[in-house]
Amino acid sequence: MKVPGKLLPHSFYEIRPELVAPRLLGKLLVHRTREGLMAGRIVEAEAYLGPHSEPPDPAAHSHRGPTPRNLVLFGLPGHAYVYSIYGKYFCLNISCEKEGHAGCVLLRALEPLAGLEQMAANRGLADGATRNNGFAKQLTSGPSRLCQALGVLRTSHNGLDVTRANSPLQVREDGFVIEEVIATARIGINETNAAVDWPLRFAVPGNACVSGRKNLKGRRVPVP
DNA sequence: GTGATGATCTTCT
DNA sequence: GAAGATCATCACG
Repeated sequence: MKVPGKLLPHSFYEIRPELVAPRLLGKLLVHRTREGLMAGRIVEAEAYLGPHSEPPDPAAHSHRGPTPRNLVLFGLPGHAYVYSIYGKYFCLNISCEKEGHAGCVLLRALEPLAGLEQMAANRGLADGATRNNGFAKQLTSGPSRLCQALGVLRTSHNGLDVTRANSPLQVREDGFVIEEVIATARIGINETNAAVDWPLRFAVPGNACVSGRKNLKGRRVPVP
């Protein structure tokens, strides 16, 4: 299958993550594998600010400075940061800002567009017979769900440059335009964390594949 | 449909 | 040794 759209350049990621996250909505996440091409439109993302930001973001992995795990975040923008969580899952981030400034964007949900069969197989979901309206949402509505669906692993994908033409993991744009997004507090941030209320989670209004059970209680804002 | 709980392991202190 | 940017499952209304 032909790879849709065109690559986003490095400069797209070279700015503050709270600007990159809403602008990533509507873009395509593409994974080319031996089994075929899988792609989805990004419908939900969260910004995590680097330790240099003012005020710093205590919820960010990079908050306490570089470690072996988060080293990718301190490198060049536009690189995948994949980490494992709760023993059994992975989350996918894209590094932002210039080298040394460790901001990033967590991809939280996709609307699946291509390779749905492979995604269902990767997620261990039954195919065909049990398929219904909620099928797409089951595939990729959640940060670890989308990693599982696309087959994104820390060992093979951490540190990949998503702006390179020869990278198996890419972010592309196909002309789809989003004018307004919903901004809410991030998910899973502890109450003892000073950043608990910061509106750094962004989602496409009304999209069925956005994660979470509750309605989005957030402000509708234009894409910056 | 909503809320609570357990599974499970990597990373850093 | 403790915590964690999660998910699936179960009980309840």
